[in-house]
Amino acid sequence: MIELVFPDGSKREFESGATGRDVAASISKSLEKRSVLVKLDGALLDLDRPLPKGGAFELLTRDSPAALETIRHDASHVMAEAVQELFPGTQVTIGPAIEDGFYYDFARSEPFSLDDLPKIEQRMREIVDRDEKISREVWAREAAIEHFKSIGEDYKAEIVADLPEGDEISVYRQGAWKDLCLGPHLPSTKFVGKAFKLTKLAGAYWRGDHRNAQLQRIYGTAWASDADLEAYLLRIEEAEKRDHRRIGATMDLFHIQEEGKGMIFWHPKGWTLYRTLQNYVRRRMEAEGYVEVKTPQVLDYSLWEQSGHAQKFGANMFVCETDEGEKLALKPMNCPGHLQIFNHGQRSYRELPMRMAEFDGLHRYESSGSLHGLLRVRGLAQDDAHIFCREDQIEAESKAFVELLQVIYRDLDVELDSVKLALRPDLRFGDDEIWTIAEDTLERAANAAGVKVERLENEGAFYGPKLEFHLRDAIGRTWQCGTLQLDYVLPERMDASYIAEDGQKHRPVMLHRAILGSLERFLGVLIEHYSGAFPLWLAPVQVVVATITSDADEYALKAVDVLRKAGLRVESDLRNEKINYKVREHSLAKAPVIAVVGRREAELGQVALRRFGSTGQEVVSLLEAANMLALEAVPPDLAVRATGDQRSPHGVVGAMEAG
RNA sequence: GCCGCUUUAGCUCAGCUGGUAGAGCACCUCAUUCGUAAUGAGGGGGUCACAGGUUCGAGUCCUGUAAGCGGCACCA
Repeated sequence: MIELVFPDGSKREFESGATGRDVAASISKSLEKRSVLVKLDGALLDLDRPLPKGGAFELLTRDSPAALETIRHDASHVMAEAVQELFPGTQVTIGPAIEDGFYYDFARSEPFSLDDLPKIEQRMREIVDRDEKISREVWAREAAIEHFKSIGEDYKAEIVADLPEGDEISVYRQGAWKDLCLGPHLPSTKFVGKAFKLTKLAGAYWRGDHRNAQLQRIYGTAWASDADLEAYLLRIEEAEKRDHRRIGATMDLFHIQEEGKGMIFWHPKGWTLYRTLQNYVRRRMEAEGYVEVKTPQVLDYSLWEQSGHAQKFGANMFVCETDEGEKLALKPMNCPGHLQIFNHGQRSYRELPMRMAEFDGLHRYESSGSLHGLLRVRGLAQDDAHIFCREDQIEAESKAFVELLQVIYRDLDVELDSVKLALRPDLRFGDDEIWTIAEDTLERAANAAGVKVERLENEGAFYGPKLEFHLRDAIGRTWQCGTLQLDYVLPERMDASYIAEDGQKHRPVMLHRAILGSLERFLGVLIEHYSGAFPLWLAPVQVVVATITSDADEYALKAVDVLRKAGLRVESDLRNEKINYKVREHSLAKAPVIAVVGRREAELGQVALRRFGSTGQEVVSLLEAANMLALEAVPPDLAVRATGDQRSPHGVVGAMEAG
């Protein structure tokens, strides 16, 4: 007998060997009909699988949020069956559920074309209509390998062969079709429903390794209802409208052209945005005791060999040779440069921790296929800094960093998607004992700052583990922005030292850290996050002074002048157009404030302010507007001082500096 | 780098089975001076990504190259 505990807390005993369906049937016929899965002690099981033990028990219907992942997984199987019916000879490999949908990787010599997708969808709908029963079988390992080999499914045979000894080999039969799969699955194909759509074709390597064969991946999305599917498609469409590349073009922020792929041409407005953000972070860092430096763009290749970057990333560096036979490289990062400054002269323990920052441009030869708007580029700048410190300072410095990062992300209104702790990679310097200490220290510091981390095996840098801070773009892709990397190796390789209390030379530890990461990437995410409607302090153009008739031209120019002198970024629109036209145009351009002036305002020395997103007007005197808007436009790090009591004289000056 | 797709005016896109290029917006000119989301008329603008090929004839068909897009791999 097994004892099941139901969600309402009641308990009942069942014969061992009872299935979820038996339990459902014992409660009511309709519940049996509606149930699709079982949740036992948190794990999902097939409805028709004998319950292996007692425990917390729940029957899931198709509408249950927990069933959605299984609907998607089953959709991938239905797709695989459809593909094998339509394209005999295609091998199946793996096909999991993913966020918002599913994919399946196929091996086939002939490529799929986009025209195939509707045909596959059609066949999928037929398979759903056939209502094929899905059942689980457990096979012997050798028999499974033999079977899959005999039907030409070499990839499946390989998967079986690689399953750990002792694992059950489960095969799911779905009508006449079958697939090796861990499960669970729905009782039959009709439960998959028809709220799915195949969305894209892609290449993907077998087992994620580029040395392996390339498979063809078909992606799809699947939902419990048509309404959910439509809502999802609409969400994607909306998200595409805020794509930073599109907004970058319409707001005239930047462009990229053929001759400089992966390189950004920042236009005046985009560069204003860039500088505003950069100045903000710079101030935040200065307030935390960072000092800023500037190191050379081009350095001798031998320095990169000494640092170890040449060995690991040489293929990704821009290298040139001079007529005199020197081999030089464009810097892909600042750390070796910073070590040169640290090493210049003798350092004392009294100088530690030394927090050395730099915003200079970096160049990395990223593979052509990885380039992506502002989010992955070849020419970039980081809010980069290296903290040289003693081992006993690592934790406090790391914690302070994570706290600073949280302050900055809060000011910028971005939300962290996840924080990952990337652990030792195969290719690495340094011994394992140090790696263990380093990994644990980072995790402790992050936890101390109130951040939960997700451990990622094998993803660390070659010189140390790292904390990665991931942000999410408009359509749900995540991008690493902030990073904190602990490094015992580079100080060793570059022979950095300081004199400690004991009068002896000691090796400092180095923390590589960035909060925005690449300014380019961060701006890409930020543009999408705000959909171009930046808060006043960040907006490239903060106020547009628009005239109603040419009578007000002279006054409008005076208003522009007054607002600019208050530190605001102002443009004028004196064109011979109707005010409706101007309001529409600047609203579409997401100008935070439109200051309308007509004959009335000119006579009374006023402006009529219209805020983005509102249709109301606020008529105030020009001076009042200048003071009020200047105060509102103060960057968040200066706002406390500007509105606060003491040390406030820098408030408004700060706002001007940010312009 | 790999797989698939795309590339026509500044932008968004139309152009059927090959017959010598079109719209809207933007831009320029003129008229209009109009109080909070598009005033009207006129005008200029294209080596149809680039290089080959097939053809009497190529934006259209074929091949190659480049860039872009979607993934994969990579990401100090």
